[in-house]
Amino acid sequence: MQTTPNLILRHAELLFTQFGVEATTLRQITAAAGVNLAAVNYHFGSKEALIREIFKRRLTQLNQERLAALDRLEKAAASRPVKPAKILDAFFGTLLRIAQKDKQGGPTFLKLLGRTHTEPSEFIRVFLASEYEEVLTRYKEALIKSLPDVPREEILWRFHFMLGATAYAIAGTDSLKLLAHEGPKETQESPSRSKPKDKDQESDLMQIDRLLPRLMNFLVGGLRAPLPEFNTQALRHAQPRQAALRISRSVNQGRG
Amino acid sequence: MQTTPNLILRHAELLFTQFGVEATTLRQITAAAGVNLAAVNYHFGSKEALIREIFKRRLTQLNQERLAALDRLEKAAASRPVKPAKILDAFFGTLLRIAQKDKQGGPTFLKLLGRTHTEPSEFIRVFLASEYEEVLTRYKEALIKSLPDVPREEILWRFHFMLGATAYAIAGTDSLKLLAHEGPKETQESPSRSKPKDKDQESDLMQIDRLLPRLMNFLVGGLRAPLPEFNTQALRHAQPRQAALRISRSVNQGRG
DNA sequence: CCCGCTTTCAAACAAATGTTTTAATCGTGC
DNA sequence: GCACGATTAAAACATTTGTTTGAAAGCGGG
Repeated sequence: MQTTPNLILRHAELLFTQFGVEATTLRQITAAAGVNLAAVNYHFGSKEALIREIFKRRLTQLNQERLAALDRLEKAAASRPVKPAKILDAFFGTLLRIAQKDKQGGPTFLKLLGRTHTEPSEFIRVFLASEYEEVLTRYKEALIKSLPDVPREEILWRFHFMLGATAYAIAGTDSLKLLAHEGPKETQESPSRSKPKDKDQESDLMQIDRLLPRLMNFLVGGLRAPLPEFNTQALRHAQPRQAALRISRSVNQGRG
Repeated sequence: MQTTPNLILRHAELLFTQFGVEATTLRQITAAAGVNLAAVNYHFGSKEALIREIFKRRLTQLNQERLAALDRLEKAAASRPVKPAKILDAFFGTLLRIAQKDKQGGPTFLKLLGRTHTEPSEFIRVFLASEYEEVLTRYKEALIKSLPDVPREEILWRFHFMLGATAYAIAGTDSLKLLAHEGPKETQESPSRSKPKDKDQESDLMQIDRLLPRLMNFLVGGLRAPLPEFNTQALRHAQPRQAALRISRSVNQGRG
């Protein structure tokens, strides 16, 4: 039998994903879970604590697996730099694989997490920051070591871009519908052999095994892209001048 | 002298950026603008209409410039395919350059827009979808023509990834602080020659001229990345089999 | 001056939010 | 059987939200 707190957690996660954390009311949650309104405050103390609880459960597991994956990579490499693609897979791949594993709520939380990165609420941001601190530090260091001739600042930016691409891909459905009216369906060239669909609520994200390689190639491509020239010039010839501006224009408009 | 509706628009945009559209109250807005609470409903009709107005103003201008930029590219190319990098610059570069131009509220709206892409509110999403429809269709077509040997579906996904990376980069400060404790400051190797700071509220995004080339190289790198092999194989040898799974694993873990 | 229209203002409105309260109910160990 | 702690239940709580109201103020033209 389902205990009341668990019912709350499960349905809260679902509704948060659907309507956003802030916009979801306790009455929605308790109604969906079939429990009394006061149950949330009784079992968790407050809505804020409930939110924290939901994110904590998933995030600590996720980030610990991420740290473990990085540990394994670095151990295997034995003081040699780890290949960037492997680092990216340890970070982003772990995320998607975890979500894929527990069909029960996995993709749901994935979507929630992607959405939350831009959540405006104050306490959520500081909470996420503390929750992410260690793993981000470790991975930043790993990437910097892995790409010794790429300026540190550039790596941080690209890490940032990659987080964005992933969060977006994950937050998924909405903006994705916005992008492609035909939606991400089976490849048109091979309409045969469609997977047996779970009746789960996330049919889009169920194709994580397709998403991951796509995302991975994109991320690696972006990470290994040639440097913007103001960066390489500033470093290699040590003459910053107006290099930034000049190159910026050349990239922007082809020919100024 | 500033008219009341303009005061409202300006401060609403600012607060929306700071606290999110949903979380910002009319009382905050009217207090900041120094006008009466009822002024919003009097001049705009409702909060929803105010939101729509704010996005409409900026978005129609942005997307029209985007369409014009694409027109120019296609005219210049004269039925030859346009280079992908130029298309990306017409889409994403136009966005950043517009924001850079009017220092007054430009970066503010940029941040707001980036954040809004994941906004859960129903009517905002459908509004944005209609507002983006034409420009997205045009650019999708252009990209597909520009990359004839990349499967259509793959292009759509990568476009999606790029949107995410950009939105994230733009939404900026929060998650960026989360990523880099040292923040995106002047390059450590050349601490001299720091720009004179406007006292504007966006010191981070003021360095758009730095952000754009960075973002551009990343996006182009991602867009032109090698295809995930289940895609190339399925197309070139027409034997889909379990290619997806096999490759997926090989990318994920190096060796299964 | 004073009329008509637009705009501002303070106050109040109903609806909805998270939380608290108080009593009823359940489940166990004595 | 019963008393006691934990849980559930219904109701009310104080706030806050967007919106509406009705009167006051501003203002331009006859």
